[in-house]
Amino acid sequence: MISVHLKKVRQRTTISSEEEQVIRGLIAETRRVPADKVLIRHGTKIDTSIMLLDGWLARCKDLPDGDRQVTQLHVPGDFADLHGFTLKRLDHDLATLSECQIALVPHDRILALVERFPRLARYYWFATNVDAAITRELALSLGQRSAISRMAHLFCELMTRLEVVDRADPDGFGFPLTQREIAECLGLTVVHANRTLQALRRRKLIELENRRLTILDRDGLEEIAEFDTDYLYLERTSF
Amino acid sequence: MISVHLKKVRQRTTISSEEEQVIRGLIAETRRVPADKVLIRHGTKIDTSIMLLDGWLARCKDLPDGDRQVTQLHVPGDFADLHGFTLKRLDHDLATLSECQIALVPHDRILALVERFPRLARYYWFATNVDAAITRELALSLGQRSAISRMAHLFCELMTRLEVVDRADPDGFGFPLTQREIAECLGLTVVHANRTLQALRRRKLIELENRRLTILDRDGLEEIAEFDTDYLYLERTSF
DNA sequence: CGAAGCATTGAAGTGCGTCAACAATCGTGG
DNA sequence: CCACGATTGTTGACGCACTTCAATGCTTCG
Repeated sequence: MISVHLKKVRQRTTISSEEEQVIRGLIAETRRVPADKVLIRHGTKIDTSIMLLDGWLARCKDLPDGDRQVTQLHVPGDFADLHGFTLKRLDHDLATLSECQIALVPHDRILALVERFPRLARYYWFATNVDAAITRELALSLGQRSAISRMAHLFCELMTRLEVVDRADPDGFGFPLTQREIAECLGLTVVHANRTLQALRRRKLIELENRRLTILDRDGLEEIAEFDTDYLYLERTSF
Repeated sequence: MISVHLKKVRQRTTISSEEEQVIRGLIAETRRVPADKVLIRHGTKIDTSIMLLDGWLARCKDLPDGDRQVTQLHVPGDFADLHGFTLKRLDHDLATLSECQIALVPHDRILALVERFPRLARYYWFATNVDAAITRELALSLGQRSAISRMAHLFCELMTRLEVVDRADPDGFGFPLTQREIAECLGLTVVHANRTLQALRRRKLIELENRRLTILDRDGLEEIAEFDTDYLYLERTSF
């Protein structure tokens, strides 16, 4: 199951079989976790990071009044809180949105890896920087785009990221989030997220039923989203 | 002038004199740049990163229709595009908001540093991860907070970050941004940014004149901002 | 089968945007 | 040193995207 992570790494760079073995060796344990569990609470000291092998994870930030912002959705292959390796605690919760298969990666193994394999160290540094770029794009969405454009952008991004790890179908992907959770990703209320979804349906851009998102008109969706993959840094590099 | 960067590093960890020398050796050149210049255009291949020694820099993301979001403001001591070391191009522009003193750091020097000093490598990885945490907090602001709370939050954050590098006065700091630029940081229009500023003034929380921000009631400002420094990771670590 | 969560719809309210005018300040050249 | 245009800040009137509140049906699952 770690192959989904290796696929993501190989999308960006070529790795030797020795490097592959070291990456495989990161995993101390895999675990199946039900939906709607907080895996890591913000502020808690951590000595382990989580790699997502299957399912949907979210980084959530809560406000005192109960409002919540999802600052990142994770797809399989993502090292969900690799930044916790240097930060030692998180400024957000990490929560499951569906049943998930996760891998636990002790920080001392990451430490050993980055000391022995500087090239992989730079790849993983790169990976956290791409995460940050995705968050910047979210800030752009939240600050400047309309609700419909924001939602279209989210769907375009997820489609692209899932394609990288071969978890998308040609015309869509399984998408188990509730409308409340979608709203929390987009800085909208549930009611308006619902109306915005319907606007996208009415325009024959997407369909969403039975926890599956179907993209009916990808070009149209990307146009309304002003979607451009630049910020995902999909090109290959040597590191 | 690089001492402002060393101050920021020393805030988080203790460095040996050898390490200090290596950090000083990063700088190939320092340069004075006028206000309102784009130092790095998004998408351009880069082999040098920029450290801010004095003045104000911003990371800007533009949309086709001319709308713009500032995703980060930089204060002296910040390694403004350290993430460019791994990304090799930026997904945003890097622009001066005032006259600035900057230092140019060639990527091959960063490479040499991280290979020889793994502990400093982890510090700089940490630094880019704190940057990302600041962007997450911005996403929370843009997605969930009201205009007045967002603006208060920005001022609280800048005060705190400037204090770390000793560039704040006890009751405020020099703040040369125009209201248009403030609006671009907060995802607001200029008109509403102006009215929001006046609301903060009316509540006797701040004053802003002659390019200087005075904080009249810090507790009050932090309360309206729901400000908590956790996400800035100010505590010391060993790395 | 019943309860709880989820999706949907309508009606009314509001925070922020848009448009437009004008005042204040700044920078520059004469 | 003043004149002048350009930029920045301020204000008012109006509009709209999104929120709020509330009700209703639809799933899902114990």
